[in-house]
Amino acid sequence: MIVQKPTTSTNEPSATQAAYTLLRKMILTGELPAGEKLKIEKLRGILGTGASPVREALSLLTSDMLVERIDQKGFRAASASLKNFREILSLRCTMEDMALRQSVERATPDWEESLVLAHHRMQKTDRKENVQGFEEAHKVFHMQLLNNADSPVLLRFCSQLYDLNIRYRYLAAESVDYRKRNTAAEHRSILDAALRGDAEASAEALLDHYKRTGSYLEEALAAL
Amino acid sequence: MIVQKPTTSTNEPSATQAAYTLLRKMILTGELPAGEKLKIEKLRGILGTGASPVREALSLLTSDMLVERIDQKGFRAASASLKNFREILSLRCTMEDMALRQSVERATPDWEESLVLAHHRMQKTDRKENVQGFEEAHKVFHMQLLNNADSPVLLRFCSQLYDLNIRYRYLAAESVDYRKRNTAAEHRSILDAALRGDAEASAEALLDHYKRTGSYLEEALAAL
DNA sequence: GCTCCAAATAATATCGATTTTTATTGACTC
DNA sequence: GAGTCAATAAAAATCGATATTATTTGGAGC
Repeated sequence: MIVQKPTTSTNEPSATQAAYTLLRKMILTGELPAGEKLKIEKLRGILGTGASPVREALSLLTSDMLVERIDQKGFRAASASLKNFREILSLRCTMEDMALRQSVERATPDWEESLVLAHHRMQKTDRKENVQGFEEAHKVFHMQLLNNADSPVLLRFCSQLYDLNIRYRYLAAESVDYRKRNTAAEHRSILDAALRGDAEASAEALLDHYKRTGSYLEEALAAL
Repeated sequence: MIVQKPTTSTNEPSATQAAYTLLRKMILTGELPAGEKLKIEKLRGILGTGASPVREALSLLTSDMLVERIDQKGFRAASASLKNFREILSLRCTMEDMALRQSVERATPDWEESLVLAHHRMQKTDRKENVQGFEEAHKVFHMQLLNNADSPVLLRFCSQLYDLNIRYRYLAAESVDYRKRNTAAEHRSILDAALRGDAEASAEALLDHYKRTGSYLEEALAAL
């Protein structure tokens, strides 16, 4: 028998967890620029916490390839380059292709419903008004597409690569003109193919979506 | 001629680094069994260091998926299961296939020489006399095969998956009888194909090697 | 016997201070 | 000037102690 715990205690995350979440966001959005030295004392100030949680959060962020650690020389935000961007894009294409096919082939009503829901929420969020919110909903939708694949390690890789890619989206944010594109239609066609259980078509639509975005970003990132 | 890095013995590694290396080995070899709770105090005793380096090393090990961290409930060695083993094997096959093809297609004399060298060193090490040494040489050989692929993130994934797989090799160590196999011949045919620049044949030989090993281990791991 | 709750215990997480290492500066030599 | 080296400054790494949180234990009531 399952007994629900009272959970009276405040569910505040630990200082490490809070630091991890905030630093992660700061790196993804570019508030902490790629390649920047991450000094413990400075971050201590920003986060209002001791050195231990900061160090531990930074160590955890190396898992995500968002922070590089050099023994006895501290931490720095992972560097960005056009080459890295291309590698990420290429790997995403092969790995998400794999994951999406598995996911669609194992379709269940529950999964389909959660997918429709994620899509709806993303649709409802206006990118211009609320970039942060849109980016979150966008990630949820894309990960939900893959989520039905029974392969935790693969999904972890995909999630990591997604985040690494997002950083480049923020990097290129100013110069990219999203108005020229119809991403909504692209998302719709991925969703439709997935919902009718067509793994081949959904994978094709997904990769097309990524490659289009890739070309778009490529211009903006040429400076790197 | 390729010269191995002389390991810069002038400066000893930090306590964190030392803890990381040792804990990593202990988890890979099963000295710290899969799923086991990793108590800071206990590890402090083993490593003869403070709590901070231990915590930091454990945080770094989550990068490698060798340690799981649950906020405010500490760390534990990553759990092992037959399902996980199969997933690792499957992912390795697709990702190393990709990496090896890239690597072979970009072949250079330097790379070929380093490959021959890595193979020779592995050959020279007797598995029965020196398991630890053989495992190291074996990893160097396999990673060297892929090393010429110009894709750092892919190589990182392959290295991670390799280590996760090694753990299962140690788990199954007692019950598997390697005498029934001729892994030397398999390694040789991968090497030969790679050296003559035949990406297709080398990839095929590599995957065959992994699948054979997989079938072997599968029996031994049935208990999981 | 079973559940619920509170005290006691054990472990994690965090802090502040100290030690160790790296980076920088500036005088000195060639 | 360029290079070397010691002294200084800055930062990272580590320690020991404390605060916080989870887990266990031991009744009291039903």
